[in-house]
Amino acid sequence: MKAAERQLRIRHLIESRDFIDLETLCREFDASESSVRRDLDILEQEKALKRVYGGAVSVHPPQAARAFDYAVESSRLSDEKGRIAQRAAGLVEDGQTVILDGGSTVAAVARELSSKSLHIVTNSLPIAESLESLRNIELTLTGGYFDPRLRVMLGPFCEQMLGAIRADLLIMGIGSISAAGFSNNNTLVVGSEQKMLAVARKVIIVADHTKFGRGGVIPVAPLSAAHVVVSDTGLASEYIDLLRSSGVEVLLA
Amino acid sequence: MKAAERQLRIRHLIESRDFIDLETLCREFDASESSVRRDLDILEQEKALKRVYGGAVSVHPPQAARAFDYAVESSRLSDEKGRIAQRAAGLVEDGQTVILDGGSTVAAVARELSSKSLHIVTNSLPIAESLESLRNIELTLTGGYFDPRLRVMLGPFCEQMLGAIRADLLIMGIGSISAAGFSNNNTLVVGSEQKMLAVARKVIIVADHTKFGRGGVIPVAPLSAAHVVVSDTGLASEYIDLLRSSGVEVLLA
DNA sequence: ACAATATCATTCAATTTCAATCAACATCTT
DNA sequence: AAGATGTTGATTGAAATTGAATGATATTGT
Repeated sequence: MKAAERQLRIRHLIESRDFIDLETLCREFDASESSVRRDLDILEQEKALKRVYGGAVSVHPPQAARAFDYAVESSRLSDEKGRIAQRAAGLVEDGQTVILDGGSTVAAVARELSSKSLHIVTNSLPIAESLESLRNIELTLTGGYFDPRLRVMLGPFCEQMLGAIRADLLIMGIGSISAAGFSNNNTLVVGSEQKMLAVARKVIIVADHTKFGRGGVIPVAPLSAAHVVVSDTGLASEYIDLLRSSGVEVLLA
Repeated sequence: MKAAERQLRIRHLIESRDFIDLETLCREFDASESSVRRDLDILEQEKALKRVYGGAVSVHPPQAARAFDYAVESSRLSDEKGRIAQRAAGLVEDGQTVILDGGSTVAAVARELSSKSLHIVTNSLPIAESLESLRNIELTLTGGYFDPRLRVMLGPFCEQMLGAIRADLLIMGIGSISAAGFSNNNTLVVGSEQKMLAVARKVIIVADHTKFGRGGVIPVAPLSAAHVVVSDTGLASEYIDLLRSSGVEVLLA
């Protein structure tokens, strides 16, 4: 991809997002760090954005005006969850209707989706908060009883609403995975997750390797309910084989 | 997550919440206490918030959520809103199921309810955020299409969910009040509000005096739909008489 | 008032990001 | 075709950020 095209697209991305990190840009354009840095330098000279440690911020932060004179920044993210999230987000295509359930891994996926044009349905308040200001994402919440600990909406109203929709894709976290299938520890959560599974055409499960082997209290679904499982490289081959023999595609990030 | 992004999102969160505790922020961003503290330091220098023991508070103390339809309020009006909110909150009794619709005046009422034991049903994200951590309040959200400007859930799913419940009390803000009744400017909002009116046994309307006399585009309900209207002392006696002759109790704060 | 608990500011090693440099490659010119 | 020019991606040491640990300070409950 040519520099001019990259810069044009960065301009566009920064419009719909208040912040972009360098790593995301490199991945998005399949370009080297150096090239993206040069692009950001140029765009900053053109006053199209402001460079900060770790990426760049919009020059017109919607509400948060007059702030970035001191802006100094950084971060680290790339733990297993981040890598899993990136891998899973790569499976999502523009224009799809995607259900996201609660859980921190799925929340990480949500953050990776911010550059796509999607219709998102979720019962998670943190995910809603992280997506609500993105103009390229249409957001629908399930409603229901609000669990203050998990910060998700659950219960009959949530399930009824889920039952009334159809989605192209479900991205779900899970409490535990064993030969017996997927399981979880919270009755209400299980109810919602089963509804989500029922109305989604394709199911992606995100779960780091620590979720495997331990048995959850309440079964959610058999392994074959998933089409894709995204995990990390620490996953024992025993479980990889188990999943594949159930017809599940396994991706390791 | 990069520091710049965290800080942007903290700015965003503090607008709707008045207070955020450190632990919530750490969990939300999957960042260490140290990092969040540094973020708060920077944001305080930038006057975006004020650090307090245990977290941070908004720099505009009683700044409610953004307005429902009409954005900017003078400080005098805000003061009136606070008094209206206190008066309205005084009408709520422990143990009731209360529907709160969106809008800045209702959000102010929500904050006054924090010491009561209630079941709250709302379609407003700012209200949900301000009540979610209170242990004495059971919170249910309506679900539905999320309107990013008003930060409320609306549409068919919202109305269907409202249709399935019964509430002791509805506290509702309104765009405008005239002899013709209550009205508003947003079709989806009106649909939800009519559902709320249908399922609540008692209806309290909160509206400062500027809402009177101007005609909204879309009618919501006749004046007689309300049981109580709480307004401020600037309300012309003409409207007080009008409401009372429709069988509405009028309280001025 | 006191002890128990929670939060805070500071420090430091590990990690991440940065800017500068350079060789390889592509594109354009003559 | 050869040379000039500009772009790219990798490398490197420097600078900045992060998370954990520590002791100090503030708040809470009795």
